[in-house]
Amino acid sequence: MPTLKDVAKKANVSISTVSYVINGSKLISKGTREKVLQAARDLGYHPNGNAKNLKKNKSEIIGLFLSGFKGPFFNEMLEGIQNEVEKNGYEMVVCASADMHRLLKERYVGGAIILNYHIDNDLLHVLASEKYPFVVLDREIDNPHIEQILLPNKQGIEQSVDHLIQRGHRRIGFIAGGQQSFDGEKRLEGFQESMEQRGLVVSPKDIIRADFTEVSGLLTMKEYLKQEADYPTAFISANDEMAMGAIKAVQQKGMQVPNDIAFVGFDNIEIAKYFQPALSTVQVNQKEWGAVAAKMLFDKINKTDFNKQTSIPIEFIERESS
Amino acid sequence: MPTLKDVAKKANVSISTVSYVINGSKLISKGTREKVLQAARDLGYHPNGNAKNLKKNKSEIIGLFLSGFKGPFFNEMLEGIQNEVEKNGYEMVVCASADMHRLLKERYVGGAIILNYHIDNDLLHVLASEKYPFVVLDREIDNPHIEQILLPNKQGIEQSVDHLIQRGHRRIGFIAGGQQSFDGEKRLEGFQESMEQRGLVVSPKDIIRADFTEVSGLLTMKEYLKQEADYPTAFISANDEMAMGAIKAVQQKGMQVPNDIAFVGFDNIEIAKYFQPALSTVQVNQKEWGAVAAKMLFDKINKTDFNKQTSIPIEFIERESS
DNA sequence: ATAGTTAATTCAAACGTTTCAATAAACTTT
DNA sequence: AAAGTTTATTGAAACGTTTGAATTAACTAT
Repeated sequence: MPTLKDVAKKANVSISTVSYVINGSKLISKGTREKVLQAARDLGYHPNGNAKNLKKNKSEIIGLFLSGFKGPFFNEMLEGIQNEVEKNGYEMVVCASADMHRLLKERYVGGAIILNYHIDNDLLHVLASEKYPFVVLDREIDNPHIEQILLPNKQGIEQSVDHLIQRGHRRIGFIAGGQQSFDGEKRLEGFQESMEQRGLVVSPKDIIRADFTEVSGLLTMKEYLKQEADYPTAFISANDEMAMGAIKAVQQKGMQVPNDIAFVGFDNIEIAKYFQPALSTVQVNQKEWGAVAAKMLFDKINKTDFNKQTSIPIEFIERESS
Repeated sequence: MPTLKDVAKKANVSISTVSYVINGSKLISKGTREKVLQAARDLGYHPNGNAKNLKKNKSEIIGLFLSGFKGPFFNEMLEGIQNEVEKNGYEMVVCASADMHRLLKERYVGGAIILNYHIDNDLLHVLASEKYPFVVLDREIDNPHIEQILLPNKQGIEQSVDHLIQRGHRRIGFIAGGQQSFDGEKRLEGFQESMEQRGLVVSPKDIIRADFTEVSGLLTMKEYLKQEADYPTAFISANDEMAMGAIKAVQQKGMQVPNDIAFVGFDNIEIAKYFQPALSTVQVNQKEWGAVAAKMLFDKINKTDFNKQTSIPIEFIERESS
């Protein structure tokens, strides 16, 4: 790989001159500029990003750290982030490793958006600094260099509860996901609080736990239907995948959705509307979610302070399953 | 951010000693090792990846460059790659920029898998080298440092054609995508060749062009149905999204799928089986696709030569739409 | 002609690592 | 106790950039 040095030799100028040309300084005369650019082109020169970053002590790449690549859930959020990133002349990389997090630790990126429960708060506290800010999407953390964006989980569940109550449901169950998910637990809390506020009791055995996957929803619900004699007339699920799995379990038992049991999901993933029956759910505006996260991150990076918005629009969507 | 120097000072040893400790050299005595590690921990030291890469002239990150993040299409492929990458102790980053490709040019990664039509062959030829190998998934390119993996597009289409013929169809149309897609064009060619080989004529006007999105499929088919008086009894689409769009157009016109017109897609995206009617399609084993790509890349990086497999399993899946 | 100014170019140090070569310290041999 | 060997530690250069300061060249104004 040709370096500045090679280009310099070929163009018969100093390394600094080449550097200035490459970076578009206008101190350089037109003649030299041309000469250098030509040499660079001839050699197929491209700057070495690692050297650049090392010297400048910054990286114009921002990292998005996810727990995994499963599911169509994040595609829209990615778009929201990508747009902002491009506006700022940065690049975005998406990374989903479970253990090493080398990219984060070794500071290849200039900042990060984190939606990855494998990365713990301690690590974030150690790494975050004025020059290395983060935005976290799935947790609460108290650090001056880390911004958090919380989803309106409770409002979403509240709307679902109200919808079901209005439909005449009084005994409502809840399908929770794994406890490591911050958002998931907020949804569960939101459910319990909403029910209580509306004077409805929720029996502990109507709260069942799966792990956010469709298959876990199916299996857990199957188990539940086996044990219990009487069921709630409706379930709210902490996400759409589990709701879909649970619905299949109910149908396999020969019961009707929504007639025998109604279901409401959360997230409004893409297949939700194609599912049979089409799934009622709470839509989170994911593109906006991503955009807000990115804007906040750039505020930290650039030490500006324009974007204080932290609420993400949600909307209850009524379909056939409830 | 603390550096080796800071740790060295704190532990009262030289920088080299710290470096050796951090990298687990066994030349260092137990006592010093402990002392150094303690100091590193106290300071919250993490190595600087840019400095490391610069010095070692290599990066243990591999990059996956996509044209965009749209669609659930790649999730499985990502998994296939990620698995291999982890086996090799590397990290993977996914990147989908349309213009700069800085990550690729500036060599943040130690190798790349490319499925991005925004990146042109010229750039790849300039960048690729013994130390910087690529695997391309969506094109043919002749370069000793670039490996290519071609999808069995033609076989897939052939199976679709045979299926439709067996079902009694004789006049079959084709919905092509944008011409920039290598795989898309191969599918079109495969269609034309298969039809010809089987002695069936395909009229140019039964080949319509959209751009791979669902909405383009819908609009183009709508237009087609307006102009023509008589239609093929079946269409093969270069991907599932366009097939779904086209089916909607047909249904909106009051016709039945598959009775009036049958459809076969390609890719077997996740929603294909939930669609109404469930979509017949050609499944590409994407996880394997990703795994093979990653294996080949590591072969190049490690200069081993074990994985010569380049064929990706496909399978025709018959559902309700045909 | 000389000093003063501006424009163009170069020098050299630094960023945080790695690693070869050199040194120092601690043991073995004789 | 001298020479040799092993073990542990350090010195210093290098990777490819950037950038403030220094230098040189080319003009302007006196």
